[in-house]
Amino acid sequence: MTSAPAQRPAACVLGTVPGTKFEGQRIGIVDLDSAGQEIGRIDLAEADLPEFVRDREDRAGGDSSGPGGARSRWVLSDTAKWCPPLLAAGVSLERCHDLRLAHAILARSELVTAPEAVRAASEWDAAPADAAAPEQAAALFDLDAGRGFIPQVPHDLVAALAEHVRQTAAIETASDPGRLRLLLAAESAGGLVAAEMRAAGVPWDEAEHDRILTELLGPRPIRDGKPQKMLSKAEDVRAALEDPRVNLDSPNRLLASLRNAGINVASTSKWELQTSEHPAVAPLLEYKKMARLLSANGWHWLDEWVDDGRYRPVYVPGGVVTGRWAASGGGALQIPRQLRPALRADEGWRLVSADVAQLEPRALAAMSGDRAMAEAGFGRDLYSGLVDAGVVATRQEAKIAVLGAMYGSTTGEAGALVPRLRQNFPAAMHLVDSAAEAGRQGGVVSTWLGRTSPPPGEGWQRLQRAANRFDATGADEQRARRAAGDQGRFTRNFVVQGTAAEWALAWLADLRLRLARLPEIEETSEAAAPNGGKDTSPAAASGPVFSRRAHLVFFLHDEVIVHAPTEQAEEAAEAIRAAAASAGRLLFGDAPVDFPLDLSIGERAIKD
DNA sequence: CTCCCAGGCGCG
DNA sequence: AAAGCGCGCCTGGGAG
Repeated sequence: MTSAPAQRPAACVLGTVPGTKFEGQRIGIVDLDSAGQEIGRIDLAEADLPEFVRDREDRAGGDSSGPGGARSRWVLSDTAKWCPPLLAAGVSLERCHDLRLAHAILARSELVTAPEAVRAASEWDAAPADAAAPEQAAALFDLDAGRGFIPQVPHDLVAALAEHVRQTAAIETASDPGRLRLLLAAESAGGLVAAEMRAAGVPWDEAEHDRILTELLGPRPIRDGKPQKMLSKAEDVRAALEDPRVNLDSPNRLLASLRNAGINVASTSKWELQTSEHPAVAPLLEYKKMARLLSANGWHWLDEWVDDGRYRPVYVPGGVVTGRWAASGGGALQIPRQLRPALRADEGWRLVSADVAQLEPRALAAMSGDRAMAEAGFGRDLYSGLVDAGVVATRQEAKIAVLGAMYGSTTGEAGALVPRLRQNFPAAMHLVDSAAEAGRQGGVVSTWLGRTSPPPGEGWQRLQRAANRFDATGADEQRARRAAGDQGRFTRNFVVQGTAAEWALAWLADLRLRLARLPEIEETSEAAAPNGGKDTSPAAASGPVFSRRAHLVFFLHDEVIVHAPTEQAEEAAEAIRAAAASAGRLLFGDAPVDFPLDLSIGERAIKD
């Protein structure tokens, strides 16, 4: 069946091949050399794939960074499809090229000078971010056996080979193939990380979660009623409003009741309520907070998303046009700070948490080559650096000014402060101002590594045309100007958010490999003998690949959490730091920008 | 009944 | 009804 290739293949393309009725699904693997020429072809039963992959990855062995030591890059349709069964069988891929994720980038990138062939292969367009019409979305996705979406791209070998040829050609003729290769490698590694984090799960202390809910809301109600503390808080609000029957969960009715009580607000939103001194406001805000906690992360959520001491959200790499990840179940991107104490390491393990301070402005300083801005943030809090440099008076002002610059604020305090940044950091501000101007004109912009923004839609174009007609009304012009401004703020932010996302992906990718090189720990004593060798330790819930080694469990834009055996926690922390330094060099070379981390090791993942 | 939208709020 | 970007999720309530 399998024969060792004469030379180590540079790439192995993986895909399904037709088998006979009785064989079940078969898998084909085509080995390619570095020139893309076929040097071997193998065909095996689906059930034999994990062993085959393990054998290949093991045989390459050792340090893969040295010459001749590189493991092959697996080329596959979609990490979300191929990885889960491999991980369940105890096998992970070191490197891959995810054709679906790569397609989404290449079909749009400004760096690609000959995009026609890739763009024409529309069967590869089913990325979540590109699901054009909502009515088609249901048909574009399969709800897999577990949870989460497997986009409907072709998974067969013939289609994978053809798409790989198209992508390779597009990359080779790109204006800067190196950057694009870096981006695609990072994006694909992100696909692997997402699949692996889902397999491992976040260690979650269900008892602590329940304790937090009970403390804040009262004991869990039988059936679907509201907990007692919430009911009594609601009574306080109704009493203060002198409206004993009002339904606080209905914004319309609540608004009417508030106005009857003489509270002059236009909506029931928090920021507006805060302006009122009325005695109903304080308990109402508390009630809203309780209601939010109950509906978003209450007992129902716990039942649905946490199992066996593991929280397994569905990540969607590349799900945001800027390159950030999205989530499609479980709310991985919105775990409230209130519940942070529920993230808890297994017995004998630690959580190593790290986040980057002010990632986006640092990415901006690096990509624009703004030495003054880089200097302001070097080795310290960037906002305090702005105060020290005399750009603004307080840290709070610095934050408002910097966010305002990246988001395109023109009014209020931010609007007043941004001109000072323009004066002090001309290179950085020129970069974002140019991006905004391109967007206002209807153009596209690209991140540092070449991810390109989507052009404005047909509706936007129509508004602009309407405003340019001879009979355009003032309202037409106002609408068009507003839409142009919106698009400008989008492209302004795109280059910064997208480049920050690239740094974060490079960080993740490098960290993942460093952690995978750590040795497996010895079996813990309880897990060793009694059960005939079967692993019964809590860490077994992380699955065969991760139960004995530090591994990533959480990622959120500029933050990672690693679950590590206690004796490996320091090494894991060092890996996180080394990966951050490495990501900075990989993207920005010797630019004088650093990406300092706030890092902590503990039983729980507590952020202040 | 289902579908869709807006309001509101959690995260970066 | 935030000013000022990017998301996902839950709820109520109207449309079909």
